[in-house]
Amino acid sequence: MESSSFPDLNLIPFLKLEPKTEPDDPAEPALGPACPLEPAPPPPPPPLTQNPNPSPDHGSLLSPELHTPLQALSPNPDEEALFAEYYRLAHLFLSAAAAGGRGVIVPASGAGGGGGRDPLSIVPAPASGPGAGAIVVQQKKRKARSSEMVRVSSLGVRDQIYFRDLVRRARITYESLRSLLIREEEKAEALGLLGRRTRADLRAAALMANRELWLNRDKRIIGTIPGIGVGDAFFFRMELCVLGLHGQVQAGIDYVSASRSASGEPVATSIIVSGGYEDDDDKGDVLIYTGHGGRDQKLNKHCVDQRLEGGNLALERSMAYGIEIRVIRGVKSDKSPTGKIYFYDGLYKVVEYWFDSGKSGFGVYKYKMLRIEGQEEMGSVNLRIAENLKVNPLGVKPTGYLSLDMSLGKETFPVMLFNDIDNDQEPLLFEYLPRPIFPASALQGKFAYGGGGCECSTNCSIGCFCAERNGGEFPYDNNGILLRGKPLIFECGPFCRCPPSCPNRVSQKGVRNRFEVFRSKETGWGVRSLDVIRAGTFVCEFSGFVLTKQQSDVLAMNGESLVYPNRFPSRWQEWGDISDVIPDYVPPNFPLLPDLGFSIDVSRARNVACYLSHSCSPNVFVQFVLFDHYNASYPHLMIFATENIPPFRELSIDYGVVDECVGKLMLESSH
DNA sequence: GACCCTTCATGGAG
DNA sequence: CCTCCATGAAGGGT
Repeated sequence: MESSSFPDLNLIPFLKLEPKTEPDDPAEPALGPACPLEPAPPPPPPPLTQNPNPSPDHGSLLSPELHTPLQALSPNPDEEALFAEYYRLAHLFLSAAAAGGRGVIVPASGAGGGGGRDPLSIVPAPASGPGAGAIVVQQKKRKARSSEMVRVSSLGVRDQIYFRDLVRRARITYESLRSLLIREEEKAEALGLLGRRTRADLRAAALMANRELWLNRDKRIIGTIPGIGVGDAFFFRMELCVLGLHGQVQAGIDYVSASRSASGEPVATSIIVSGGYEDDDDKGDVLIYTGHGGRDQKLNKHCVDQRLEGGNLALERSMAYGIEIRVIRGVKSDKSPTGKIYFYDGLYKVVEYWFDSGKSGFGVYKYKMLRIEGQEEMGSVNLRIAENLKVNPLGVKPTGYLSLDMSLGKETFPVMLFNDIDNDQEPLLFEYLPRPIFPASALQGKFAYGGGGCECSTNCSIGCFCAERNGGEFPYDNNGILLRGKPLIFECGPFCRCPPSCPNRVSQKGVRNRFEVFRSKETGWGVRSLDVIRAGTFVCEFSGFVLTKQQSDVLAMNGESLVYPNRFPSRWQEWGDISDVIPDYVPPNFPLLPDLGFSIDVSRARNVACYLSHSCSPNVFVQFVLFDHYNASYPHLMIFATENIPPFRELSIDYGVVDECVGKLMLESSH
């Protein structure tokens, strides 16, 4: 290729940013505003990366707009009120219908045209037709994506945490909305009011779009998206759009179009490899990617030659300019509601392209892409390794395993112990205790709190004793995913009549994933999973000998290793929070938690949870749960995922340690 | 800006 | 399990 005839990369108005120099300011908290350990007013943006060429047009890439899409909105109060009203009405209609009414929610457009302004509306209608009963989101017109191309150079630790939290918040909002919409439809369906299910993944995105909550639309980012790391896992294509990782709903190649690019040529930004094209040849680091087009709409067969246009041309141009491209792989998995998990696998460059005859006999463009070296391992690769490891651990890693099940069969799934960096075998010295042991005094007479359990002969349903005990709604969805964090959750217990299959029995069933306690240079002992853990799923319980406050005080003086439940920040508040979209979506009345004075002694017996590392930007959190006894002063410390956690990624929790960003809970600090 | 067109989704039915 | 198919929405192209 005569790449020398192409304009230099600098002609493309990418904004090159210098890495921020970490200000070692001891007066500032180590994490500054990026680490909100306690509820605080919205943090000011962290110090920005230096922009060498400030200009009124570009400004800093990390301008306030980019930093604060969640806060910097100017919410329209009318619209907020409208939306709140919408939800109030939706519930009214559903409950009216439950009481024998005929109220149905239909799209505004189907109810007489007009009213294009309103994002939503509800009208009573006969319960018939395919659209009946669905909660429909009418989308507002919005500005097109920006065509200003920028590249983000390496961010400081603080900025990384800031953007990570920003992305996590958007993802929680998205997933919580999706889940809420599904539940609302299930209610309508149970009442026989729903004609057909709609696409909750699309509607959740639409709700966020109406509130300008999609990220990274004001710049077209080439390369790494702040807050999204190599290996991150996603379950819906639409979520990739919401985050700005890949802006095409279905198309595999995302690019800045020629007409909008400063150089007049298209530039590719990201591709998705999903196994849909028969001529792809995916070897991981080396990828032969097929261009788009030339296929019959119905069958996925090629029927005409592809042409060098659109995304195909963009890939060719990106090769000519040497521009890196984000690669996302769609991997088949039965762990995903869509049957696919999308992994962000990092940056690649196109090194070669050619026109070839495809397997169907028609011409296709092929692009040889090489993965840029020095990046984290790919999520899709880790998934494969982990699958093999589960089947044949010693075949995959002949050395390093100290135990294939350090729980000795006490957990529902084996917990492996791995160390390939030093001779430390410490976890083997402790008795493995899968469940906490409560002091008898704490449980005296507390088993049948609130009149015992429910009387349900089958799985519990709305309105039953246990639902009421949880404030009128069940804490989990049908897949056992926690809907929203609460101060305290009541699962069904031994005093309930409902069967073990009741969806209100989740964390009591114990570990559902294959975990590995492993040794690392950075965090000492840590925990990782061989399974993909979906956000909101139960991870494990924090076990040990539970001590009363009096016992804790005594043992603390002896220097024992105690974990204090009340020191965990209330991270449960973040999970299920949709206040960015529905400001006054009030949670049902929760039971309030009394002050927790107890502690857990892990100096003699412990479980996998004890090896979780600390982080101020954690991927798991503590949720208090009661089920086997109902003494609210001694809840179980159940741990749930707040992000999708890919295989081999270290699990981390916020212990409430303020003096250290990423460090280990100082359990053995006395040594 | 209004269409039209394409697109490695998705969920359900068969 | 697979294949079909209706529905769907973003964004490029005209």
